Amino acid sequence: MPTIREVAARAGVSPATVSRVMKGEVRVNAETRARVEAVIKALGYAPNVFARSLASNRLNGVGLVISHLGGPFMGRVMMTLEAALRRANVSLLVASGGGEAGREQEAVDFLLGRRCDGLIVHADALSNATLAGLAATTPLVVFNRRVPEIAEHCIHLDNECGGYLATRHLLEQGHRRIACLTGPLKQQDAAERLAGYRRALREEGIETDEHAIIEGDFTERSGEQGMATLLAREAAVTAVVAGNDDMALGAMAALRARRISMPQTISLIGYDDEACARHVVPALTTVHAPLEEMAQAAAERLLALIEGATLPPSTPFMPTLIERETVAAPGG
Amino acid sequence: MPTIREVAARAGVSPATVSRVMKGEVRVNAETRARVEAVIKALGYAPNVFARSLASNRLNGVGLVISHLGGPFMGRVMMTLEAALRRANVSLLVASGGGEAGREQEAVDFLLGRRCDGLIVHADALSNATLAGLAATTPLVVFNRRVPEIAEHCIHLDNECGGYLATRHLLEQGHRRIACLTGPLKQQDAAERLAGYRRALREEGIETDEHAIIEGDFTERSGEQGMATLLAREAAVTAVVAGNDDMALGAMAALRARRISMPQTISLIGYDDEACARHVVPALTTVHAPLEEMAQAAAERLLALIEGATLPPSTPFMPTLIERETVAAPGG
DNA sequence: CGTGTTCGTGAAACCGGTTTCATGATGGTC
DNA sequence: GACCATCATGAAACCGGTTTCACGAACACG
Repeated sequence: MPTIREVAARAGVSPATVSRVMKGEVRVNAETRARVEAVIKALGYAPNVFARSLASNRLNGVGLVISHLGGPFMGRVMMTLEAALRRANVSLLVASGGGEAGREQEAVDFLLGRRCDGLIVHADALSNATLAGLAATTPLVVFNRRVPEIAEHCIHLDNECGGYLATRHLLEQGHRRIACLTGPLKQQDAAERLAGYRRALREEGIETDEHAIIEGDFTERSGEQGMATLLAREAAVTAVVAGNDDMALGAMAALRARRISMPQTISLIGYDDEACARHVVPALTTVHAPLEEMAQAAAERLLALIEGATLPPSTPFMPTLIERETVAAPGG
Repeated sequence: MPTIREVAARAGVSPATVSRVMKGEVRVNAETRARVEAVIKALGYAPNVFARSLASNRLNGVGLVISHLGGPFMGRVMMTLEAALRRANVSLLVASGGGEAGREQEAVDFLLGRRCDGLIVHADALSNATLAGLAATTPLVVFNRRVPEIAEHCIHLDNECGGYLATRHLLEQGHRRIACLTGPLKQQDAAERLAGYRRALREEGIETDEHAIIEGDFTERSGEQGMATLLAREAAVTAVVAGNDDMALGAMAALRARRISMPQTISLIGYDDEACARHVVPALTTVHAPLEEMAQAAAERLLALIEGATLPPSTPFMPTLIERETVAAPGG
């Protein structure tokens, strides 16, 4: 491993000049530069990243905090993030928190202790206040979540629109009695999706039946239970919008168990477009988030923040409806 | 950010002593240690990782090279890896290669350029020779793949056993005409699974019908096509073992399209136990790999290798059969 | 031709740890 | 009491870059 001083010696210049050449500074004589570059090439010199980090106080790396590494979309997100960052020659450190506030905080601290230049946080358990505090001390991008205090640090999906799209689609098929199986309403995304559902009904002049709104917790089981509750009611429903695909899957199981045909008797829409949604039978109509675009935006925003830029808040990303086989006209 | 010299000054000792206290060396007077520790605590001193890395020439971090970050199990694997490494206070850098040899090599080089202390490689495209070469220069663990030249660096699944288990299970149900939809046979795992299939049949004294072995490429589409080919044959088959779950899913689609009942007319077994396998209807019987255990072993092995240990080759990990709903007795 | 810029470069300080080596103190042995 | 081993500690070198500052040369201007 040649050092900068060896290169300097061979090229007959000082280490300072080599350093200048390495970072492509302008204030170097073309001839000198050529000479130095030749030596660099000949020796296969590559700067020691530790020394560089120490001197410049920059890791050239960012941290990614993820609650649920095992979750259904993290792969898609990480893939894009990693590619975008590597293009900028920035490395990606990953730490997971398992959805518990304590462990997520540990993950943040770990990454900060590694002197990451910035953080991308995709976490449920960390509070808004914590995140806002974090944003004050380090370049930060919050992924898939809107923290009002630090809107300019957030990359998020328009969940209200997603809920609206799903409900609207059912409405357009002629459904009038539409239930909603929501996620935990203390969670922002679940609440927003529900708001979109309400708006769609309202626009159509349909009074929402509050008993047709059942709060679950985004798990398959809660979807199954919610659907069971729905089916036990007097007032029959012809369509259901689920808080996410997992809940939709649960709902499908409940329907199947009762031999209720889908979409003929009941139509169903999920949310997230997980891999399973395509494979299930009938294939699940669902709401798709442009995760790759969002990840790309997150990477770009973080890099800009690290450079010291101040940016306006990002506009929310728009979900789209993926039509498959679980929706039909009522009584169809 | 206090430095080690400030701590030293306040404690009335030299930086060397503080350094010794920090790393818990024994040769420090208990009283001195207590004094230094008090100051460390009071100042909230944390060593600068850059300086530490520079001086010790150690990143205290390892790199993970992954072909397909978006793949179905990476989440489970990364989760365990990350947890195990963080416990050892080692950070995890991630780089992806997208399944192309060139880009995987770039990922390796990138990580090596970051001076990772070691590498965990989960890659298809890199050749055995490349990996063997890599192992010679840096602590390396190859995940989910067996490279004979460097067996002691590999954590792998006994795919032959998996293929055997699946086939054996069908045999036990009474099937005699069992087809096999394999992955690309130039890939080791696919070939091994097939070998297990053959062994199971052989043990039962059944001559393998070579036309019932159809090579695909692990994609859903190839599973569908393979199944179509099978169904077009004269010689009917009562069961199929698929190279992986994706192919099984394709096969299911082909059966569904032809209204062939499953498992009544044809039984089917997948491999990998992807998330979908549980959700599909009927739920897919499949072969499950202990990925978490494997990831744990990979992390431990890499840390040991970094410490300079020489280890015997790891014994292969054993897959298990997950019985669900796609297998029944023939004609059942 | 004197003065003020600009340019290219080098010397040296600096980043903040780790590690080697030397030193003095202490304690045990004969 | 002399000698040697052990222990605790500090001084200083070292890791390998970056960056500041100074300086000489070249050039522009009046």
